[in-house]
Amino acid sequence: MIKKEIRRVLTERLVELGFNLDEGELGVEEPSNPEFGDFASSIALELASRTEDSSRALAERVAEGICKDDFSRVTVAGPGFINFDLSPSLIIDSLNRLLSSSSPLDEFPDSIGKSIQIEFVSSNPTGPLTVGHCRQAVLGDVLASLYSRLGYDVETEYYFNDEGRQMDILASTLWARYSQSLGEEVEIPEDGYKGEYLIDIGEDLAEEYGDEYLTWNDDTAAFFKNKGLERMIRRIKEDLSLVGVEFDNWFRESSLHEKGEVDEVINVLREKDGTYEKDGAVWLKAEEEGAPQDVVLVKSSGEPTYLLPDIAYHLDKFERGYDQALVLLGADHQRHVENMKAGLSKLGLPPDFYQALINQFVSLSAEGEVKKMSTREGEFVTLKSLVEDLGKDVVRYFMAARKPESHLEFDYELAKEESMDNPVYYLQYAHTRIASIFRKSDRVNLEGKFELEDLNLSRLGEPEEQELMKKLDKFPEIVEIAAEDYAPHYLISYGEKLSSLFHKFYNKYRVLTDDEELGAARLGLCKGVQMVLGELLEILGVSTPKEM
RNA sequence: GCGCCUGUAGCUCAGCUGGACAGAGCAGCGGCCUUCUAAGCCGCAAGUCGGGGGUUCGAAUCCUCCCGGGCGCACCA
Repeated sequence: MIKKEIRRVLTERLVELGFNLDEGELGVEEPSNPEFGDFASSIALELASRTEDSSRALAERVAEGICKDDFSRVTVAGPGFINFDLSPSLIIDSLNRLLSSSSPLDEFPDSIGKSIQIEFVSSNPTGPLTVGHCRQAVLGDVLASLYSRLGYDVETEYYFNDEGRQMDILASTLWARYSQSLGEEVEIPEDGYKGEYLIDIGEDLAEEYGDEYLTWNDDTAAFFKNKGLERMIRRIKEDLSLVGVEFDNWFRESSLHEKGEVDEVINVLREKDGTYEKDGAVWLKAEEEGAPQDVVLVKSSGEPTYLLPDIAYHLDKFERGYDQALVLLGADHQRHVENMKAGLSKLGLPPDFYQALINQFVSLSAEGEVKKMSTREGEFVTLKSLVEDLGKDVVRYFMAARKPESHLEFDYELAKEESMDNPVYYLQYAHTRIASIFRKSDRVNLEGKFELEDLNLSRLGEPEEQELMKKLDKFPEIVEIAAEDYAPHYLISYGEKLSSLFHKFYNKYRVLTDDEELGAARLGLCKGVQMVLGELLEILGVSTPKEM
C-alpha cells in the first residue's frame, strides 16, 4: 500500500526535523482535485503552530528533505499542503506485487492471534425472518469475512431463546394448527402467532403423527414445543442459506440455565455490590456505570428478565476466550446495549470486549409488488420472499450498500425491474468482461493464468491505466477500515469506483491489439482488476458469473 | 420531556481519523455499437450540504441551540 509508504517517509522526515508524533496519527489524504497530486498531507498546517515558522515555510522544509525516488514530484501548495505525485515505477511495482501474489490481501497474515466473535440475527424461533433480519444477516456475514481476511480468528454465532413464555405460546399455537388440520374446532390462542408458517408445520405434524396428540396435556405441550422449535430453527437455517449465510455456532439460551450460569452471574453481581432489592425485584445498579437508570434483573415473580441471561451469555463468551464480542442489534435495542455495558462493567470485563453495532431499520419503497407481497405474507415482508423475487446477489448487494446506522430504504423497483440499471450488475459485468477478454486471448491458458515474466508494465502509460493501478493499490486499506469501522458499505463505494474506471478504460482502449507487448501489459492490468473485484465480490457474497 | 440514529442534487445515498472549487447511481435531455458482450462509454442540466451561532489557518465533517424524520425511555423480548 503506497499510502502507508508515504506515511512512513513523512514520519521519518518529521522525526528528522525534531518532531515527535504518534505513528498513524499523521494525516495523508487523497485530494479530490488531481492538480494536488496523488496524495497530500496537511501535516505542516497542523504542526506550524508549534514552531516559529509559517506553515508554508515549514512545509517547504519538510518537502526538501524527502527522498525523491518514489515520487515524480513533491510540491508545496496553498497555505502549506505537501503534494505527492507518484512515480510510474512505484505504481507499476504495486501492480507487479499484486500479480505475483495469490490474493490481493496477501499482505495480511493468515493469523494475527486475535479473535472476534460476531453474533447477529439471533431472532427467536417464533416466526420467519424478515427483511430486517436479512439486513443484519448480510452485514454480519460480510463483517465476518472482512475480519477473517485480516487474519482474525472469527466465529459467528446465532443466539436464540428456546424456552419460556414465547416457546409456550409457540407450542399452543402449533397444537391448535395441528388440531385444525385434523378437522378439530380449536381456536389459536389470543396471543398466539398468527402467521401461516405454523399452519404448514401443523399440517406436516398431523400427517406424520396422525391424531396422537389431540389431547392437550403436559406431554403434548412438551411435544409441540420441541417440534415447533426444531421446525422453526430448520426454517430459519433454510432462509439464511438462501442469502448465503451460515453460522458457526447455534447457542441455546436454555444451556445457560442448565449450566447454572444465570444463577452464578446474579450471585457474582450481588457479591460485587452491583445489585439491590426493591419492590421484591432485584435491580442492577446500572446508573453507576453510566446507564440512564437502574434496571430489573429478576422480577418479583422470581423470573429473570431478558437482560440477566444476556449478561450471563456474554460472560460465557468472555470465558470462551474471545478477545472481542461484536453483536449486531436493531435500533430498538439501543437501551439494552447501555444496560449490557453496565452489567458487564460491574462484572469487571474489559470495557472494549463487548461491541454493539446498532443498525437502523429497513423500509421497502412500498409500491405494487411490495404491497402484494406483504398481504400474502401477513404483517411483514419475509427474507425468503425477498430473495426469491430478487435473487441472492441483488439482495446482498443492496443490504450491504448503506452504512448500518442509516435507515435503509430498499428500492424494490430498482432492485427488481431494472436489470439494466441495477448497480449490482455493474460490478459483476466488469468482472465478466475481463473473463471474456481472457477467453479471447491466446496468451491466457485455461486456468486464466499467463506468463508474468515478459510483461512490460511500463507500457501502461495512459491516464486511465494509471488511475486503475492506483485504485487497485488501495484495496487492502479499504478492507482494513471497512472492518475497523464496521462499515461493509465502503466495499460498495470502492467497488463501484473501480468498476467505473475499468469500464472507461475498456471503452477507450483495446486490450487485445497487434502490439503484443502492450496487449500483454493490459492483460496484466485486467488480471489485477479481476483479482481485486473477485475478492471484493466474494467478501460481499455476490457471485462472479463467467457470462452475463 | 430525556437518550441514540438521521436530515447532502427531483429520488436513493457516498464523502476515509476537519483540509484546498461538494460526489455517485436513478430519473431528465443530447450523443456513441462492421473491432475484446452497449448490463457499457461520452456530454448537458441539477445542491444556500435542514437553519442559526461558535471553535479552527480551514467545517458537510467538531461544539451549541432550533426545526423535521426513525427508534427507545417496562418487573416485554
